[in-house]
Amino acid sequence: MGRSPCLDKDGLKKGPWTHDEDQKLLAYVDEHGYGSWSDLPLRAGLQRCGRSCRLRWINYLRPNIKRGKFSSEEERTIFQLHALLGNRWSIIASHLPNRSDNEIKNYWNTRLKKRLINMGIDPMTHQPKRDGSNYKSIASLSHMAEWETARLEAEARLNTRTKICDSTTRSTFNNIEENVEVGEDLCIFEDTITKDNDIQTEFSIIEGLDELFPEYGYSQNPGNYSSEVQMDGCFGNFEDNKSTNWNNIAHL
DNA sequence: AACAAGGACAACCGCCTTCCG
DNA sequence: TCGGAAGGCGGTTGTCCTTGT
Repeated sequence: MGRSPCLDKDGLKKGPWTHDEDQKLLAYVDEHGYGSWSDLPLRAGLQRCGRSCRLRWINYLRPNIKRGKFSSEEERTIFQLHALLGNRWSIIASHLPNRSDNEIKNYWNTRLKKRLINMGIDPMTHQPKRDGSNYKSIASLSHMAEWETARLEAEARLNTRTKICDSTTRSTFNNIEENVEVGEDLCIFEDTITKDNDIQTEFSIIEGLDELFPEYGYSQNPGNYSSEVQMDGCFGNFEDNKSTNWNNIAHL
């Protein structure tokens, strides 16, 4: 499957990886570890660019990589996180142990998105479609759709929270929310939260993550969440990082 | 059996961010 | 502080596979 092998202008091979290439990459990483991807092809004897090696390793060769059919639990997680975060596949992948962001992205685009569409739900906003013209206008304004997604999620979280929060936590939330109308200050979805200093908005995202994954203690590490690099590249399993020393999360 | 259309998915590309001298 | 290199991410492409006619 995939593309026919070919050589680019620099003589580097492109297209599908062969078994031999996989073995070379595996053997090299096994002996030297990964990192410095730009140097790796030369050292490993591969006629590939570093980026191609990195992609191959991350998506198919790294240890414990999970492939194949997604469980219903995994699907539910993807739905929930996509509603909350949008197309932030790397972050979504970090909550699906040993799944790659590329695989999740493909799965979403080829199956889950279509499933929502067939159910009459807009995959962008995760809400039931209105009439066709309305839908088109929303789709054409992606930032509006994202804003709406965020607003709906905030509403959902508000509803959920009233059921699940203990009194201490709830009072903390309420103190903040008294000053934040639902959907307010969600302009950050037009950009990344790392560029936005709106603490209230960031807090609302963290709340959503906290509800989905209370064991990770996002709300106890809000500052760290805002630093995406600490989440990005943290492959697969946060189980090992439950103690939430986020600064020590290793990434490639 | 032959063909067409759509699905599935590996891999590439461009852009952005981060790092480092 | 600046600029180039490298890393990382999400969008998109290209080709094989599957299904329908």
